[in-house]
Amino acid sequence: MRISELSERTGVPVPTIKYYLREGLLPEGDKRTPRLTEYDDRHVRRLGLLRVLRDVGDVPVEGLKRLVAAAETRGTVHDLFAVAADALAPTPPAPGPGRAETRAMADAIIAHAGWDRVREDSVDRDNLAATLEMVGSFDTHPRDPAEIAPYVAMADRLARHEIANLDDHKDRVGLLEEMIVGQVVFASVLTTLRRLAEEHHSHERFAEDQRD
Amino acid sequence: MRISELSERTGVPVPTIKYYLREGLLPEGDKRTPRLTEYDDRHVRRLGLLRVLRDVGDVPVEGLKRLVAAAETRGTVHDLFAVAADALAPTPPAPGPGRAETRAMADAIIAHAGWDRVREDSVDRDNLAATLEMVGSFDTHPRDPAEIAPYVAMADRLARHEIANLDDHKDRVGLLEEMIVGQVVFASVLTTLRRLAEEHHSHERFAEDQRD
DNA sequence: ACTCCTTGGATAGTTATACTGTCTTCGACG
DNA sequence: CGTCGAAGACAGTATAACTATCCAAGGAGT
Repeated sequence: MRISELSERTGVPVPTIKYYLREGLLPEGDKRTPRLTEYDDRHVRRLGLLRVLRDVGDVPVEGLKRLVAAAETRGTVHDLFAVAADALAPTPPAPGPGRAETRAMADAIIAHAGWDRVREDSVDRDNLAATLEMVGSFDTHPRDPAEIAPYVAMADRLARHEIANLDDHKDRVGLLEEMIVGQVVFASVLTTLRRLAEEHHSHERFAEDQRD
Repeated sequence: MRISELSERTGVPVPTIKYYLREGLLPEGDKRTPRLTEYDDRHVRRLGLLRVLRDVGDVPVEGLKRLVAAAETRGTVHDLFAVAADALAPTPPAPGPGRAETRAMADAIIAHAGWDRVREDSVDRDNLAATLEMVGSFDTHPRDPAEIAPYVAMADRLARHEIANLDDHKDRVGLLEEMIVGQVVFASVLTTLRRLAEEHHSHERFAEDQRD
């Protein structure tokens, strides 16, 4: 199919497709002649994936590039997932004062959760530390590990559930896609559900509460 | 204190403070004379709150404005929380074809969860529908309610936990702040923890898996 | 009283991200 | 055999969130 058909089938404008091609997010089509390139279902699929990640997951184009590069990772599927996790994680902000402590706290949280398969140099160790650091400077929440425990437990269940539910018939890139889409989509869904649940549950405690 | 001191104490540059003042995110200081305005701890605190929401929660300035407006809501604390939830929620994207169905599905999910205190016109009903719609167009995930059930359960626990943990000694705005910071910070923490947990748990299943 | 510094206030400029539009050439298809 | 659309290069736009400049004037230190 030509680029215009690819555009119609995916709803992505032609200029945007060209942009993604330039950025290397979309593989080149089959160049039959210098003036005619043939795109196929893999392009339709990839474009769909890119749009879900951008629209639902707010993954920046930079992150998509990292993800595309990560898909090339050799080794086990576990290795692949680890590299993809780093690609999907935001780049940690520069450390401020107190990062050493929060990094230690982050490591402690991970160790306490029993997540001993997490690489020492996982980007998310720093991301966790950075969040703790930023929140720490805002007095209200002293953030001790105990307060975070329920979230660790949730994350653990979530991850187990998602890993267990992956379709075993797929190839490595298929698994990667399913993992990524699940992570990104359900993050969004969970955030929304949580706000909804909070609205509901606040009724119990605060429906009559008129305090100043 | 003067604006320069406010800046030093919070780490927020003076021009940014001016910007927030213009946008109405920060209340005006006490204007002693036309050339001297006095800021106090409330400003320090508010600025800290704004920075946490922006840096950790990626809340857009537009959302911060809605939140500031929401804080004026009269009525019960429950009403206040509901309005704030809408302020914090992203504005739902324009409905595409199929939105009617996904909206019905969203309503069904909420009803099935037993969240009968959620307003009919909560913005998040549409957000949930919009997400389902976008994902629906990406073939892989047919998204039936059963698949979402675990997430509903998680959201429910999370919300109960957070509502229950709010400090009862605070005034309405204090409660609101605690709720918002908790929501935003723990959303970020949970996302990071989930990626970490997934890296750990993928080991069990995929450490040996070399598939193509 | 005299500088010199800083503030408040207005307005304009900057950076980053993610597209979107225009232009040109030229081959493909009817 | 003429015109329509594709490819490719490159420039332009939109938005968000700041950031910088300018100016007049009040205040602080001497």
